[in-house]
Amino acid sequence: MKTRAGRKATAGMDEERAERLAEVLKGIAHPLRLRLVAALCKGDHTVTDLTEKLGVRQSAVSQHLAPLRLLGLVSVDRTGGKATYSLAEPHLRNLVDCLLGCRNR
Amino acid sequence: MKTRAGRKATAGMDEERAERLAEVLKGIAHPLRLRLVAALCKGDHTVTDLTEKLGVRQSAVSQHLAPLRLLGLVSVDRTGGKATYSLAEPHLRNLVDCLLGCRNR
DNA sequence: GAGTAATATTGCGACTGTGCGATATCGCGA
DNA sequence: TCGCGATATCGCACAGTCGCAATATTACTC
Repeated sequence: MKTRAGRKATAGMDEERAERLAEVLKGIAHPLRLRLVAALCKGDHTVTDLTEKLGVRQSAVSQHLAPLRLLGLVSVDRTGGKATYSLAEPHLRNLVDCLLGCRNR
Repeated sequence: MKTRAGRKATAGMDEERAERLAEVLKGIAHPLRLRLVAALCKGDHTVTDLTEKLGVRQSAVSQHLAPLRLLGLVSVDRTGGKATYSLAEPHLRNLVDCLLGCRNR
């Protein structure tokens, strides 16, 4: 069975792929970063928004947004004094939905 | 909009939830562990199977299966001298499918 | 019971992630 | 230009993770 376009896909997990995916997973494998991503799934937010919404220090928010930015998972628009973050990787939405769909966790 | 049973669910990511989910993510956020999980998604395997299939040292396989076991993501059946591992958390299948569905990564 | 294949665990050095407070930088309005 | 709100970065101390090699443990087979 060849790996073609629209399949169950549970086939191709070669080492290279695993490495790239693991990086993304490591990126969101942190409570705060996960909450940041989940929040951004629901819409764009400024840093202040996120800080208030999640009830954590501003430096923590910035600090954890940075790796997400570097991974290309979120993007930032710095027009007008504020930094507005948005989800840059649409697949994350599926992933988060998938996680939230996990009952018992 | 209230969070009710069968929904888009992109709603409830409170801190507690994030913490538990992040633990699972950290569990699989490693190239080898991800490949182990992906392999187990396709069926049960012994440690030797996995060692050969993935081309890594036996101690590494055991070492990385351990945390997956502790997290309850995989389970082991030690009947008959061999240790046969299988996927214990069915949701992982969705997750892996979701990851493999990510084009461009 | 000895030998052996299969699996798990340990010790260690190197490296990485984390929280936190302090501080630096940026951009706007007065 | 000054001041200020908004955001990013730094330095540190601490804890956790990784790879690796060695070794321990277990459970068959004879």
